[in-house]
Amino acid sequence: MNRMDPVHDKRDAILETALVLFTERGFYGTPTAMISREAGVATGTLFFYFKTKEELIDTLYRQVKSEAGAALKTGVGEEQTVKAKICRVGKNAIAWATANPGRFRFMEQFAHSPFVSTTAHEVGMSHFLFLQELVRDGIREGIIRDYDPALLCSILAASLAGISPRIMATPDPEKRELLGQQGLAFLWNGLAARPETDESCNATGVTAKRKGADDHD
Amino acid sequence: MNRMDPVHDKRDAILETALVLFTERGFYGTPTAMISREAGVATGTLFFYFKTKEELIDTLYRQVKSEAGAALKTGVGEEQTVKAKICRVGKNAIAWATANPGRFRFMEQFAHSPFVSTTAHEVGMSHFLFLQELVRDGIREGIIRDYDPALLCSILAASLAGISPRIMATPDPEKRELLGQQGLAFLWNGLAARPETDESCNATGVTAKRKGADDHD
Amino acid sequence: MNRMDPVHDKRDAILETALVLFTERGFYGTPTAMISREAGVATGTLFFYFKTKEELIDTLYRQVKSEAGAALKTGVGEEQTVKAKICRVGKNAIAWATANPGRFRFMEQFAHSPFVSTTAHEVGMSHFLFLQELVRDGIREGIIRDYDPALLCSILAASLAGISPRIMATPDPEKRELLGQQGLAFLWNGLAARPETDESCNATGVTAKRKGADDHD
Amino acid sequence: MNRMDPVHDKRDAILETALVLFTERGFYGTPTAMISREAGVATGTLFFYFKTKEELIDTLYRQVKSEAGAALKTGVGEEQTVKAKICRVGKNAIAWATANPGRFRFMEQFAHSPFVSTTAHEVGMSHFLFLQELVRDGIREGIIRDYDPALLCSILAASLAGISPRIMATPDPEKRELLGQQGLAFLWNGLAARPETDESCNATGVTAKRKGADDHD
DNA sequence: GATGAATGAGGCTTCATTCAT
DNA sequence: GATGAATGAAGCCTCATTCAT
Repeated sequence: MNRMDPVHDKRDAILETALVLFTERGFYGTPTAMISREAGVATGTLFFYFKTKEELIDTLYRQVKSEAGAALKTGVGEEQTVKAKICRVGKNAIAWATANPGRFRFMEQFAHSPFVSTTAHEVGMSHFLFLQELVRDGIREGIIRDYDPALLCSILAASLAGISPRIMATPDPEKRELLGQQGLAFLWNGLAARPETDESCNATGVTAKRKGADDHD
Repeated sequence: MNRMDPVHDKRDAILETALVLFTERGFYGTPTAMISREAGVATGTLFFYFKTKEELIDTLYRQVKSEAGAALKTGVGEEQTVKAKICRVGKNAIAWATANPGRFRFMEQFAHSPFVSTTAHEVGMSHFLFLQELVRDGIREGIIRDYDPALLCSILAASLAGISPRIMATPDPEKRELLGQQGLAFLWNGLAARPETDESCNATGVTAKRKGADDHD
Repeated sequence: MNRMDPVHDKRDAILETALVLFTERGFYGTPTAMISREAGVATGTLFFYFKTKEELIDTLYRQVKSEAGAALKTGVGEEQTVKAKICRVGKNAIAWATANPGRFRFMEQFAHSPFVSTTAHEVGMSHFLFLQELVRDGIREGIIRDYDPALLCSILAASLAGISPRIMATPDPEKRELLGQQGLAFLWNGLAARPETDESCNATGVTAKRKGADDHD
Repeated sequence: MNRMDPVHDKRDAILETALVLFTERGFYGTPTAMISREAGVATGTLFFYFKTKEELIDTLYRQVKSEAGAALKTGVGEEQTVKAKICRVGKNAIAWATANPGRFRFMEQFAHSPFVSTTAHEVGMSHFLFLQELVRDGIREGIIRDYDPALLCSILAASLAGISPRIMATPDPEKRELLGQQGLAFLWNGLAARPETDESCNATGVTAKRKGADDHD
């Protein structure tokens, strides 16, 4: 469906299957024979499209990183202020991770993996450099604290990665929404030169709601 | 307790060697034969002390997690306020990670690994529950925002893990110190019900310095 | 005959490429895919012309053996004496091997190879039976020792195969010529009923020159 | 029996089995699994003693070459003249090849094989350099023609390799003896500065007998 | 306690061959 | 005739684990 080119049927099946299995079982925990079997192709076919198992995961990594990078940028250009832009990125990140839990976990798991080539890591990184630019802009405008931009980005990325699993573990959609708002509020207040006591980074401009009295755990 | 026995020098050699190799090369990337060779013992010896390779990494994981948990708690009891306590934990975390990069990377790498048993993961987690208590205390006192405590802890943990590598990548000790202060300031401002524009969480009570003119990445 | 058809240019390209690759890399060291790639045809094309890889090398072997046999016989009919005929064969052998090192090495390499069918080996052998007849004639005439003709032929063949690489390893044409004369002299003296101290088997009837003072290895 | 060291039971079994199989079926025609099975050991055992299949054949090649070299030299020191020494080598060569047909064929087959390392080839070669010295001595003494010594050695080696299979193909011991004498006579006459019409290179100094009238084929 | 030779299941990859286009 | 994607059997080698010494 999402792959129109009928010529790459099997190649895509391999990629999609590998993504799931690698995430679930790790790189070494996933025999190539298992990938081909699950993908419904012969063992040799995998090696026709990817010279080695490493090349397979590398291709996968680049693809997922590129998709994620694109997802984060969605609609950012339409926002007017740096704050709105950064909030947009944060929301995009949470939305993408929530909608693509497999891809998100894959990215997390292989972010520092030696199975992925250095080049792929660099290329993958490049899709996220715009965030650092955004932070620099904010600092220049005086609305973000004058801290080391790379450090701020690291924290942002790490935090978003910490927020998402927590949200995904929550079944109730309303609670999910709330957790997302709280997470983003945390981040913006960490960044902001003039943090706001009561307002946060959410689409409606509404304050992040407090945890209700019915809150448990 | 019974592991303190100095007679166990071979056992210790195996553990220490395994820690390094697992971190550098991964679980599957490290044959048991390589561990025993590097540790200077025979292949059979490893299996005398650890029934399986999994038991070895499990033991290692529990040990490191326990060490890390203890490190985080150091001196927390002596602090008077919740804020001071949390700041203390943050500083401890950064200090420990910086001083034990191998152990820190090991922990990160195997935090969600299937090679480590579920029990070990749970036991490991337990060493960090006190932090959630601390956060709850802060919320109760009204100095921390009334957000989901588990979420806040997740973000804290993830952020600290994001800060540390950034610091370790910096050779200059002064810059390191600065980055640590900025990182902690970020976190406290994310947490705080009444964030402070200009003050942060540092031992001397001194404001986190802005990036000076002499300070460009 | 029907192989002369110029339409078979792909078939010829495959044969020529295979000859080179088989010689350089051996039978198992040369994938059919490599042959077709180097020959500029598709993998399937090779199997259109040759049912199996074995059939390919078999065809090649027959072709080369037949060429070599024909080369050895060149001009033999024009010689008058048995000695002259045998010398002619020897010169032809060395000349052919020197001019077709690839084909020569191919023949040597696959002379006893199991990849080539028994039939092909027998057919190949048949091109060289005339030499044994020549030897028998010489024995009958009393100019060749009355030794087992098959043994003499084996030695002749083996020796020529030993001489040729030595010559090919020598760049200087004069030295080459000299080595050829020395080799043939050796052989003739081994065969001859009345060996000659100072004369050998060369076109001009000239004595095989001793290694002159200017001639050190 | 011939391997006293009981520690190397399995290693020797592997070597001996590999020698036979490699000769019969070629290098690529012999799976390592077949070698271990026939040798009565586990697949892993082969790789415990030999890191790769190449290392196995390399070891084998060095061993056989060294044995063959030693066999050729047997008793040479006791002979007085160069002629006697060279004849001794010739007889030794034929005797060894006849007594060790497996080893002889192995040597022949892998003499120029790319599976054997260059180093092994060089080391193997070194065991036969004494023959070239012998030839030089003969030339210096004037009893061997002043031809290129390396060429003469090449022919000698190639010829001996041509003689042996012929002898091995002959079941009758008397005929074998005769063929051996004829072959050596051929070689000596090829070498000799003053070839002898009627005498050859044999232990008793007796002339090489002519083929009897009962000779067939 | 300690050793290291021995095991064999299982992993990655190659490659001759087929067949739908 | 010609193509090249697809197949799957089979090969080399690794490595956790055992056990006799």
